[in-house]
Amino acid sequence: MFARVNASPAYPSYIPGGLTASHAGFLSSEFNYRKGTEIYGEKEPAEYVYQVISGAVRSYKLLSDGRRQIGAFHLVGDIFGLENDDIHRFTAEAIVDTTVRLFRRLSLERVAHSDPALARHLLTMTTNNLQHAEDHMLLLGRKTALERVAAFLLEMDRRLTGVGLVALPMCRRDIADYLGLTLETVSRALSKLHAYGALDFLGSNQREIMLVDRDQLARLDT
Amino acid sequence: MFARVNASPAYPSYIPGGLTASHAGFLSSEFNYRKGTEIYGEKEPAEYVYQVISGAVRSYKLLSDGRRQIGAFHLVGDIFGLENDDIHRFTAEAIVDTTVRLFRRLSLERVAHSDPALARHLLTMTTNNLQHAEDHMLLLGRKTALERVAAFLLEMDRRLTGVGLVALPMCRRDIADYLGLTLETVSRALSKLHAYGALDFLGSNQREIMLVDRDQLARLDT
DNA sequence: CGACGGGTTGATTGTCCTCAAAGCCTGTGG
DNA sequence: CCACAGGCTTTGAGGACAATCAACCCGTCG
Repeated sequence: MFARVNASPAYPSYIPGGLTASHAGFLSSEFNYRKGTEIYGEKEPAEYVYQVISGAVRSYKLLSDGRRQIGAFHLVGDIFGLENDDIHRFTAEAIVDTTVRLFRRLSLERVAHSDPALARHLLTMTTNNLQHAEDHMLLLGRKTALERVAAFLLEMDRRLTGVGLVALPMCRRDIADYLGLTLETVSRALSKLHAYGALDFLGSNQREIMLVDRDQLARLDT
Repeated sequence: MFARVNASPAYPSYIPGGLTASHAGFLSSEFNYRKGTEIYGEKEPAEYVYQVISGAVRSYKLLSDGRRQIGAFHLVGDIFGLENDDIHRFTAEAIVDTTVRLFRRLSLERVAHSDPALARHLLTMTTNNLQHAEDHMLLLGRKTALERVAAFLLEMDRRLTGVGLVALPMCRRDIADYLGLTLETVSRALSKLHAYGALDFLGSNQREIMLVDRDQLARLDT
């Protein structure tokens, strides 16, 4: 069932920003990945562009000794794997069981060639990625552990629901590798924020977090 | 003499990648900035795109308490200040006395609208910025001080001359704010690399550095 | 039940930061 | 021509924050 191509759906597949895949004339298909499986590897040819239909994905780079930096998490609706050269610059893995829609990169480029709206849209997505990376450099280079974790929670809240109730799909180690910390430091920071009354833990696992005092978190985020 | 617009030059102004400003039909002018002066500020409207003719520029973000993260150094030939939305996301300052060529952003966009080659070229530049930011996230999140400094020297060598003789335009504090370190840690790392025999200092100031053992530096860079 | 993955917490270590002092070079002004 | 101030860099001493090492808890699943 998993990691198998499904038939192209009849309904239009929306790319955020108002374009539809069917309108633009692509074929698209869906694919399922089990938790922990690789979607593509760093330096592999970039044949497809992906959109998360359900689940969540991490994009990361590795150093030769195994140190890992996660550059981004991709949540429902997000496009990822868009490269302007032919090679993926990250490894992408499903964090949980995940369904993605695939677009053939060459088709996208072909259509974008004659469709300025799509071309502009692709540029906008690249620009958004750039902006995220720029902000993340500031976090990684200059923020304390507590500030990083607070910023992370606010980012996830904004991107998941925005209502102050965050159901994290990723484990502490993933968060740590995203924030340039260790999992213990992330855990300690969360405990400290809990002690401060900035958040509460809800579920039986510790991944459902209620942001009780977002102002306090925002103040920490500087 | 400084900070004054000069007449548009008669010779074609090359944008790296083979386009010429005159061919594309832009007006361009040159501007001089003294060492330490601001070229544009974060969140200012992005009216111009810039190319370094001589000198060097730092692009940075600040936290409210003054912590600074330099996202990139712009060296001779580099284009900077290219934004796809209307707002600059960094502050740009001349590191030394610097001459830049200005292109009106709106003209670029207008021309790009009917010139696919230019449009593709602008996208390539944005992609290069993205790639640099992605690599820098790995450095900031996961590399040690020594590895960061080694990587920095190799980057500067590659971008300045590639011959192993690096004349740094920036001070230790700038390097530190680029690498997410303090200036003392940068200085200590350079001393250590010197003791290891990986580099030599040449000039009377400590900014001319000979990369004696690039393999050793590359090994540190992981 | 028992193994395992995930999470928290404690003790200790280590890397890098902070604070401080001193050296060097440049430029300036007497 | 020399004295001196200021910017930049190096180096040292001590401290702090996050990493490491380790123990333990909890829930899930075979």
